[in-house]
Amino acid sequence: MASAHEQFRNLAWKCGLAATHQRQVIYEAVIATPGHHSVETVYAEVRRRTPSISLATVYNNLRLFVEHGLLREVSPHSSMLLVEGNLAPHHHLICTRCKAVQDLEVADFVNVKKLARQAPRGFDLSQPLVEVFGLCRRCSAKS
Amino acid sequence: MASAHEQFRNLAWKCGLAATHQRQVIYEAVIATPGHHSVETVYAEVRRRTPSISLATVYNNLRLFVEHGLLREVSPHSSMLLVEGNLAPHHHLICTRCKAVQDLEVADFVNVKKLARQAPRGFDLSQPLVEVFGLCRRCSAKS
DNA sequence: TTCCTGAATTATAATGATTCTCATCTAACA
DNA sequence: TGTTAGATGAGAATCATTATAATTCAGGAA
Ligand SMILES: [Mn+2]
Ligand SMILES: [Mn+2]
Ligand SMILES: [Zn+2]
Ligand SMILES: [Zn+2]
Repeated sequence: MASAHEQFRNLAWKCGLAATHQRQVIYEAVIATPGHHSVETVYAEVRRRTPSISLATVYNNLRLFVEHGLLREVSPHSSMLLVEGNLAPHHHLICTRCKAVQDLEVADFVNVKKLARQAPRGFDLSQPLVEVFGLCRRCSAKS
Repeated sequence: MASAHEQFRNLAWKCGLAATHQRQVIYEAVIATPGHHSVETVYAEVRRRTPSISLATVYNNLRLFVEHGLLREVSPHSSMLLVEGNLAPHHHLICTRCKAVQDLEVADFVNVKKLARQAPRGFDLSQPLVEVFGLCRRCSAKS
């Protein structure tokens, strides 16, 4: 099997990205540990190996890796506060590119019983609200 | 039926909130139009009736209304970038209070066929990713 | 109605995550 | 090895949101 170093060089080559030392270290910092990583934790980890790295480089490359499908962004929402007056339980459809939000009035695509069974013990799902991510018509037409 | 003014005074009284003119106008700006409202649009609308209102008051009261259940926050997730290396399709369980994210490996609580039928035409759901909101064990124990 | 008091509002400063700028550096290729 | 487009680092800038603190007001008592 190839070394982690070689694996990353391969991936970078496939994406047309220069395989810099910084990218190598950032990528490995995320891949090394399962779970969800904040920029803060990645930056802290990466600085142990490359103390001179810039925070901007971490941001730039995490975004780049997400764009190229090497990493996944956990919650690809708009980061700004949105509010609504419709209190009737309903779900949302969110475009991962333009962050547009549409209502999904009908909810029968969710099997609440199965969901409750799969959730960890103690997690309160008495009013489970669901968001589904995809690409809106306009964005999927572009790509 | 009571006037919109009286309706709001009733709701505010039930929550123990002072029924100020600003709160009245903010609440009505959201309620008047169906759909999802950003702070920017609420602020613009509200200033037409009350030009002296402060942006901080809009933020404060939108948060307050959400806390008291008069309004709903559309995507109650952490606003900071989170990234993961696990590219295998899987879903997430998010705590609306502390914003913790957990994986939901099994996905059979989603009926993809029904979902596709209910989504608007042209919406790309070829890899639908789902987030379910609830209260994690720790947070639901507190409340 | 008038007065009182704690809460609400306002203007503005502060915060904090993220992005931008640009001078310097380097990976990739010939 | 030399060239160069693209990457990096340091710090400034941005922008949404929150904190501060002085002023005003809602709501209850007299
Ligand atoms: Mn909605
Ligand atoms: Mn995950
Ligand atoms: Zn879109
Ligand atoms: Zn929680």
